[in-house]
Amino acid sequence: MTSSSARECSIANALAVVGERWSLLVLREVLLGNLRFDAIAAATGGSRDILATRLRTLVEAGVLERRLYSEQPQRYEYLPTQAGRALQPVLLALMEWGDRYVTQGPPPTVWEHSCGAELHLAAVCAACGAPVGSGESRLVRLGGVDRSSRSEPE
Amino acid sequence: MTSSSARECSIANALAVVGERWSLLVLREVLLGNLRFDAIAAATGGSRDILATRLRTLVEAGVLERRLYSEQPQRYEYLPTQAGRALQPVLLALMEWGDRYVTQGPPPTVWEHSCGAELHLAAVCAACGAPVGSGESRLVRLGGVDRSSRSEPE
DNA sequence: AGTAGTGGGTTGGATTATCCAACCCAGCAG
DNA sequence: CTGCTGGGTTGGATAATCCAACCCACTACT
Repeated sequence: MTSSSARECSIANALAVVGERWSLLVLREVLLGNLRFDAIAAATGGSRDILATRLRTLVEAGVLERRLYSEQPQRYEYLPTQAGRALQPVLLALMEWGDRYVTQGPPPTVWEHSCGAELHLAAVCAACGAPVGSGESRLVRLGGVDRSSRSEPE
Repeated sequence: MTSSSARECSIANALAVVGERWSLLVLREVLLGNLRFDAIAAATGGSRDILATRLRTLVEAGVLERRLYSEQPQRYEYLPTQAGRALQPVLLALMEWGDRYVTQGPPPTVWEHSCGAELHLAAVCAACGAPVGSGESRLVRLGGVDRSSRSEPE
């Protein structure tokens, strides 16, 4: 996975934490308030053994927190940490894209501004504030090795 | 997968298309202008057989387009479609989260605009066109069940 | 002509991951 | 004392991934 020639990138790092199967669906449920194991298993449709593994790794990664909510009998629930809540834009971006390009029919969910119009996530330039097309951007590697995407690397 | 009790959701639908291993990294490269098979394989670090499979499914899903760029010898490259370009917010959201919560030290790579400034993710109002602060938005679920969720439980 | 290199993949075999149903255990409730 | 709930674990089958090696059509070097 961590091949020496592979691009070093926070997208890949993020996916290493939440990119496995079911992880983002688990996050979706937890952010919706479905905190208990059985509820998560039912709502995601994932098998219980994998979900148990995912929940464990997400807790270890600091994305979720496992909390005892009943002493007798012992019962646990999963809460989002700050890092977990910070994944909301990722889920929102996926939802918007799925609404538009995958889901048949009208978007089941709409994100709207307080003025009533629809909201969308967009990549904007920090300086111009303008929306950015795909050809107008590039990844720049900091810290010595500048690996521009347009030129051939080595 | 398509369990009858699982939540119907565009997040899950989106992940069914681009949620497999390497898919989003392939998209990252293509959006950066790395269009050729060998370049994608080198930059992502994925094995060539899986990347060939991913590229095929992404083309079938309408996210990429396979185009002949040389007749003799026959050479192909992969271009993002409109749906592919629309995934940029997903990648940017993942990168921002990875920068903040996974990657140690400063961001190894920065996505920058052609003007030199950094790109970042923003919620923009379709009517106003203005950036939107937290608290001014809400999710509306159409089609019967209105599951209104607070924008940020902080 | 022979050799090496490039681009875009396939193939085979080993290793992991995922799926699914069944099971376990503790604490209740009838 | 039987069954139900919550939160998992176990075993075995199936699918996905990894890795190195190979293939083919062409071009470039010697």
